[in-house]
Amino acid sequence: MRTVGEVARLARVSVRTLHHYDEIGLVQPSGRSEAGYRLYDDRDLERLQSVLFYRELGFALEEIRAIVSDPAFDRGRALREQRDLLRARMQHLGRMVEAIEAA
Amino acid sequence: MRTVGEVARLARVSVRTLHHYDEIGLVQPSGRSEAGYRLYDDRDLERLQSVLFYRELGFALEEIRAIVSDPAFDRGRALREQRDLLRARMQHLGRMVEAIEAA
DNA sequence: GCAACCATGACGCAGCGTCAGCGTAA
DNA sequence: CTTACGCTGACGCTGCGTCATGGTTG
Repeated sequence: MRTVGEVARLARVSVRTLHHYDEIGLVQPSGRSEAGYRLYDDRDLERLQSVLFYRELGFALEEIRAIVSDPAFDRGRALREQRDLLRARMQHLGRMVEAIEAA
Repeated sequence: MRTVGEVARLARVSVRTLHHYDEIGLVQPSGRSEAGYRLYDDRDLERLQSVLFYRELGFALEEIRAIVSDPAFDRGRALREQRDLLRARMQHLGRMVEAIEAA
């Protein structure tokens, strides 16, 4: 069982981020010390890793929640949709760059 | 002198957007009717157009304020920097897409 | 008198950063 | 005792969307 500070260092995220994920129920520590300190076990850490993985891919936290919470979730489809979304954003940025070049 | 609704239609933005630009001092109507209605003249409209132009290029409103307010502002430099920033974002998105492909 | 338009708040959204004020651990 | 760390609020940021409540115009 690790405290927030330890988990934060291990996962390279801020303590505030862990607080936030706890608040929105995305990654909640499975335990608390008698003083109320958040205590994360190995499974909590694994869940956090999954969350961070999808976060790197640009998913919104709300979507990540669905992905990592529902075992029957179609991750392949989500990944393809996310890829398309990112490509659309890239094209948008590309058009903006062109507009700047024109200006 | 035009009212917000007219200006909104002409510039294809929402009335709320005009309210917002007024609030933050980005585009303020040069006049008000006796009832307190915002009244925009031609110069206000031109300023709005400039603002919308830079907004399309992805500039933040705060930067746009600097660009359109200071006549001695180095627009060329700002444009180049903005282009580089957008390109960096594109590359970031590109890496995310690659990460998804890998997953 | 009614429809259409205007005004000023003020909350909501995404994802935390950043205090503030105060208890806990070693 | 001190220092480092933990906790719970709660505001700030970006750019408006979206009511809510109430006056104004034609």
